[in-house]
Amino acid sequence: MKFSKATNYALHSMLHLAATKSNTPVGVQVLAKKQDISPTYLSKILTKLAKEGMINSVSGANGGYTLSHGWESISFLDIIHAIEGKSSLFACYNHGPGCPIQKVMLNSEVKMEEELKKYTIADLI
Amino acid sequence: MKFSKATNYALHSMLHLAATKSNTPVGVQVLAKKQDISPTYLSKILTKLAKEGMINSVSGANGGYTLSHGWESISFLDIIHAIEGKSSLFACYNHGPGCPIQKVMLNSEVKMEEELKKYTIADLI
DNA sequence: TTAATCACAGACAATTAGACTCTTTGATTA
DNA sequence: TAATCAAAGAGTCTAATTGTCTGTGATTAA
Ligand code: SF4
Ligand code: SF4
Repeated sequence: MKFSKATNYALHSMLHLAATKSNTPVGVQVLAKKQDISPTYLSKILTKLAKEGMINSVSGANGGYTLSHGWESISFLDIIHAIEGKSSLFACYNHGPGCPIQKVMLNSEVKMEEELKKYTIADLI
Repeated sequence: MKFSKATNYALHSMLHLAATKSNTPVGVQVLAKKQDISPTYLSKILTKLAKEGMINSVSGANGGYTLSHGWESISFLDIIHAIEGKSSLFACYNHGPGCPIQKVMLNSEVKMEEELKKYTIADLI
C-alpha cells in the first residue's frame, strides 16, 4: 500500500513543466537530472503521460516535452491514474456489491480521489 | 498502490469474530477455511492483530481467538494500520514540510483515513 | 547530406515486496 | 501423557517495481 516512485516522478515532472512557463520543449535529460534518476526510465513514465494527452512530445534536436493544451485542468488524480491505473485499491474477489466491507473500503477510496481531483498542478505555481 | 490481501484477510477475520457472538475462542483453522487460505499464513496476520490488542489469543486445546474488550470501537483504520503499518502512502524523500505536492498528497490521504476511522466492524453486523 | 540530438520501443536485469510454506516450540486442556 | 492449539522463524515462490541497454526513427543544425 504505497504510491509508486513513478507517480512521484510524474508529479514532479509535471510540476517542473508547469513552473517553467515556456513553450520551448524541456528534454527528458533535464527532468531526469533534476530528480536524480535515469533519463530512460523517466522517458517511459513521460510517455505514459503523453499517451494520455497530458503532455506533448517533440522529437529531434531541441525536442522534449511541453504541456498540452488545457493542462491547467489536469488534476492530481488524472496524473496518478495515468501512472497507477484506475483499478480500485481494495481488491475483493467480487462477492457482490452488497458486501459491507467492500462498501466501506470503496467509499473511503472515493473520498481520497475526490480530494485528488480538486487539485491541479496549476494550483501549485 | 493496492491494499494487500493480508488486509482483506484481517478484515474478514474480524468480521467473522464479531458476527459469531460467542465468548468461546474461534480457531485459526475455522477462520482460514472460511476464507480458503492457509491456516499458518492467517495465523501470522492474526498475531499482528493480537499484538495490537485487538484480539486475544488462547493457546491449547479449544483455543483460538476472541475479540478483545472494547472491540466495538476498533475502526477499519485501526485494522488496516495494524497490517499495513502507519507510514504515509506517499513516499517523498523529505524535502521539507512546505512542499506543495506533499501537501496535496498527504491531505488526500487524510481524507481517506478519516472515513476509515468512522467505521467499525461493529457497524457491519 | 551528414551528424548530432532528441523521443520511443522492446528486451532484458535487478531489486523489492507480497504471499505464502515448513517446521519447531511452548502453552493449555482433556 | 497425548492431542490441540497459537507463535515464531526460516525459507520459498511469485509478481511488481524499478530500473538498464540497445536500437530505431524523427527533427534540426551545420
Ligand atoms: S469485501 Fe465483500 S465483496 Fe470483497 S471479498 Fe470480502 S466479502 Fe467479498
Ligand atoms: S513531494 Fe515535495 S517533499 Fe516530497 S519529494 Fe517531492 S519536492 Fe520533496
